[in-house]
Amino acid sequence: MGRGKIEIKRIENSSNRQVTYSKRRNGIIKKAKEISVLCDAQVSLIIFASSGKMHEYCSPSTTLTNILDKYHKQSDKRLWDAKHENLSNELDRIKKENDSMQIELRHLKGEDITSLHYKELMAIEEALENGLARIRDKQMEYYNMMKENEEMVEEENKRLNYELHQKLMNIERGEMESGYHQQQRAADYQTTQMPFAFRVQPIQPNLQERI
Amino acid sequence: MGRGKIEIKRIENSSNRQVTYSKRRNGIIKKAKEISVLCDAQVSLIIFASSGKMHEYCSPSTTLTNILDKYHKQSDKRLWDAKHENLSNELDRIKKENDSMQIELRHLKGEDITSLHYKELMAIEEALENGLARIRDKQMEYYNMMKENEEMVEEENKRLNYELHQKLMNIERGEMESGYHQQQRAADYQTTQMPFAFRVQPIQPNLQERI
DNA sequence: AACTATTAATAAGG
DNA sequence: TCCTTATTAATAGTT
Repeated sequence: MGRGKIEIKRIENSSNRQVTYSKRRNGIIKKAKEISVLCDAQVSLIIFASSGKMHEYCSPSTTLTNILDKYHKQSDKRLWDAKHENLSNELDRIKKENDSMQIELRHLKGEDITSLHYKELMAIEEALENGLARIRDKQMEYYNMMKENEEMVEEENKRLNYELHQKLMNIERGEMESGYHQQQRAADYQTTQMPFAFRVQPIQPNLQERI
Repeated sequence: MGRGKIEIKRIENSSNRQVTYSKRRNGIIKKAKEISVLCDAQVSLIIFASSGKMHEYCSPSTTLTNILDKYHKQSDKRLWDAKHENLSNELDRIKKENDSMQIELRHLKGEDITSLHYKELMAIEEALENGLARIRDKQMEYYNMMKENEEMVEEENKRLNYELHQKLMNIERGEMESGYHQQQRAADYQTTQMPFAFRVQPIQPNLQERI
């Protein structure tokens, strides 16, 4: 219907396409209005141009929500809100997961065990024993770290005592010889001669935070 | 466009309305197809006849879900997915709950405890010890029930032995006296004279199922 | 955006 | 529902 017949295939000329879109969009929306008035129909029409711009029509007697609800009820393809459905399913799944975890937790805490069979009790007991063993291993690790740390602090103490002693000696000698060469020599000794083990080394740098 | 012009208002004649509906429905769906092909448009068209029967069209390049998602993004009216949002929020909430339970479970099983502080380890240890204590209480309960049951079975055994012995005695005596009165008397004795404790009494009727 | 020749849709009837 | 056809409506190409 126009100056010539056209094939129904994508209009390649972009501005022609745009013009035709605009005309036909008005046409189809007019048709939608007409059918809804003439025939008491409820119509929802949503059109996106390739530009992404949207136009919609919805019969005045209803709402999109309403139409989608009805759609959902009638359509076997319950896609309408695949997301909704998916969410709903996921929610159910996770709720179940939640429930079973809750039960497991309660059992591990020794709650709600009245109806358990003997074998189930044994399994829980075993799980608890395993957990306890692992926790205690970890505690032992901490204990060893603390002990190591303590030993280190003790050695550090010794070293400081030693150094202090040296300094006092130097001062005493300095008072006799009235020179500062001895002090220099002591400092040299500290960094060059002192046994490696005496240097401060953080073995577990973050230990303090965790205890 | 027809044999005569018609006013755009509800067609009162029901069968005319039905016919017009059917024709125009086809027409509008054809238009929808055409615009989507000619102009690269995405169209969703849903029509409900007054009878309640539904027809729909959706561009082949997309889905209703997709179109509704885009609709939702462009339209300020975010009406129909209050439900959706609620679900979404609940899902998030439950997922968080799930995660924390999962962590708690792992900790109780002694997993993923590398980064725990000493105090946290202590708390877990305590929880495990409490759980273990309760589980073992319950096991002890079962043990006692089993023991009780065993004792009962033993008593029952005794009773049966006693009864058997009596019957044998009766038969021996009966062979001598050739009468059945003695048997009757023995049966009387069983229900009237036998100590109460000898009767069979299920103390834990469901015990067998649970062990 | 308006015009208009032409095609497409469809109202009425069977 | 489908077919036919006279008539109106939509619109393609042009201005």
